[in-house]
Amino acid sequence: MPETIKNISKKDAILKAALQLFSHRSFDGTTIPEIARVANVGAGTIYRYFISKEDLVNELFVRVLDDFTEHLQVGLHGQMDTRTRFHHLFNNAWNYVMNNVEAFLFINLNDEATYLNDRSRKSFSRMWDYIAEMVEQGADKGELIKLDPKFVASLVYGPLIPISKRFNNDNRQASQALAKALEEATWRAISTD
Amino acid sequence: MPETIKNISKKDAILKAALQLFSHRSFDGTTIPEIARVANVGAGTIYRYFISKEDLVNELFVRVLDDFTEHLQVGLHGQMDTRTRFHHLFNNAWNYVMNNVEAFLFINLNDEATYLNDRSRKSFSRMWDYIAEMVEQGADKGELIKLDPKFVASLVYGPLIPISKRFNNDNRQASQALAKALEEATWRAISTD
Amino acid sequence: MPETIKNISKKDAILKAALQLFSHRSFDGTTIPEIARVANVGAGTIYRYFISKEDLVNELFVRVLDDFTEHLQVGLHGQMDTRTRFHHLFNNAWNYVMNNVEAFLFINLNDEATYLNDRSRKSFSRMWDYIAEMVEQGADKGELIKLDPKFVASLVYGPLIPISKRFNNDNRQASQALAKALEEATWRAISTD
Amino acid sequence: MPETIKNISKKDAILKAALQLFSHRSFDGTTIPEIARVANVGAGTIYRYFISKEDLVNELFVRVLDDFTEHLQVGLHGQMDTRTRFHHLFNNAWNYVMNNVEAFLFINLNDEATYLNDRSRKSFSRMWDYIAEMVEQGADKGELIKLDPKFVASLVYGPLIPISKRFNNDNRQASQALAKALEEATWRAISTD
DNA sequence: GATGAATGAGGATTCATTCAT
DNA sequence: GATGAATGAATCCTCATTCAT
Repeated sequence: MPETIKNISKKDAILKAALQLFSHRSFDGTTIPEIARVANVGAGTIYRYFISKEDLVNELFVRVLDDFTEHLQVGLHGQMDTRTRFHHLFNNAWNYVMNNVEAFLFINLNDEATYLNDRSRKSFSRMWDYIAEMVEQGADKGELIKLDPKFVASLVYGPLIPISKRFNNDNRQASQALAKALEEATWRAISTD
Repeated sequence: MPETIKNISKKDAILKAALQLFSHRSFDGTTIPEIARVANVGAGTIYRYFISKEDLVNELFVRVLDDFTEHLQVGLHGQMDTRTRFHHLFNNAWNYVMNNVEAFLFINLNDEATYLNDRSRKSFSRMWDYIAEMVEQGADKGELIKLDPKFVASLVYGPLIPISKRFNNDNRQASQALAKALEEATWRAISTD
Repeated sequence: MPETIKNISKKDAILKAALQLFSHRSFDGTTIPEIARVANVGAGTIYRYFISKEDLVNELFVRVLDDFTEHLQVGLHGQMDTRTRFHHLFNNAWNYVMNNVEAFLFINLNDEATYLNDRSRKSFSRMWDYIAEMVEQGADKGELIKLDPKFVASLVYGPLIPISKRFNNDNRQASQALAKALEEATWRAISTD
Repeated sequence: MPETIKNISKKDAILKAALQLFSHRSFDGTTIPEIARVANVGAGTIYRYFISKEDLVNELFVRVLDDFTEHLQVGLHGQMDTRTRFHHLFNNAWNYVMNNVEAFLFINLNDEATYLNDRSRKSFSRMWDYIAEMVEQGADKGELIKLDPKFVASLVYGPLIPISKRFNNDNRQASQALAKALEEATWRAISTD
């Protein structure tokens, strides 16, 4: 097998197709044959990699969340001052959302779903806790407002939801300008400046 | 028939049950018999009031959105200064969300759904446009930041999404304190003060 | 109630509507609400006159068959010679079919149906026996061919089936000419001339 | 898989079961699970071969009609004299009806049905036109009566309908005698001898 | 390993029948 | 008597899952 498009493993192709479909028609609105068709595999093949449809959505959820959480942390160190850390965190989130709109839609469509298992819920909490933790440390230093950290995190995370739904990052430059404006607005919202 | 809980018309009972179920299990994850059971009607009865399941979700969506949009406008007048108008708008939104968590979840779970018809989309746009319009007028007076108004609206609307998912308004007093804190944070985010 | 269109009893209106619908969409393809609508009565009203849908189709079948059988006998006497009796019988059948196409279609669509009860089957047999009997008497006199009388009756009755389906008696005169031609052809088929 | 009864393809088994059931209980009176049970397949399997129940009845109708029409033509050539051609045509029809009673019932139960599509109607017309054409050529030579050819065709085709319903070809010899008698009677009806 | 035909449980929807008004 | 809203059993059809190839 050459190292081209072909060597995307079938499992990855399935996960990719599932992400695309789940993010637009929801879990229950997407069928296994549809996923198989988009992934270019037989329907039965999906069951070679996943025990069930629920297993598939959970594995996908964990992958997406862990990937997102990892992205959030890129370039952050404990020694940075609060504003700088926020800058990195916010930009990491923004860039992830812009480059993985479907993944972000998928997260927000499913984060409360009944079919998520413990592992999925834990992955979601980890992401959320990570943001909250950063907020908390800033609050401890008196640089961020003192409220339930998850509440403050909502001020950072929340605006990205409608934005991910309604803004297409056609224009890279505009996107960077918007990113900067949003970062500043968010900082004003949560900082004690 | 006593004039109490009993004489809620069947149609309203169905819509209420549908809202409850759709907001927790999504449209495709909810079955008609389930809705019928929760609404305390026969499954066939649903089809006396709605042509199809899609028709039901659309009528529900329009009702919820129009209700929400109406709530947003309570007490606002053109003569108010921008800060006061924002205060009312924000509090109207907050109170609606706290008192109608399922409705708000339902909106955010379905606003991009493929089964929404034109009428539903229009109702959603109307709500969104209303917020954007208020933002625009504030920007014209130089009191709110000058960005795409829908982008700014995301700063107001967006945080309510994770909050509606993760905070239960058990404590009325706490809720009021949070509302005030969030209002101020949001104002800092979008104002040019 | 004036003696106009109004005093068609509801029962008759129901039977009329049922005949019209059953003859075009079959028993199982016709719904009670449809019959009610065509008959201009409430669906529940049908159950005031008929125990069930099966009861309705059976009562209709008996009425139609008995009416048809009666029509066949108009003007026939035992003293007539075979040719004359045949002439009357044939013309009675022809006229009935032309004036009651739906009734005749209804008969031929249902004569073997599993939902017919004994009374209905008996009414059908009576009609068929009547034709067969006439054939038998002609055969006894040596004027008609000697075969199983029901077989011979098929030569008389059978051609009317495709004719009822495919010829509309728009043209009364043409119809009379066809009637005469068909009568003669049928006579040649079954007579020993 | 042995090359016997087993390797009748599932599609054929479904068509066979459908023919059997449709000819006795009509299209609307037959359920998909019933067909599946008789065909010895799962209900869902039917939808692998047919888009819908209507699609099934139409494909069956076309197959039956085309098969019948083909049978009618066996052994006929243009050079034959009219009587000989009639002999073949009639016997082909008779044999088809006796050996495929259900198919013939099915035709006559459905030829005017609202659920038939254009292709089905065309197949039916083709059969009917074929008989009419033979009649017309005989009429042109002055050997058959001069009437609307479809009307004359009714004299040939029509008697087979009640016969197919009421005579079982238990007795092969009797059947042949009846065939001969019916052929002669029909010939007398339509010829100018 | 990969496939997709086959399955039947389950879903949306219809409709014969009932019954309160 | 007449109605039609209400019902839930039954229908068509879909789809997650299995398994023979």
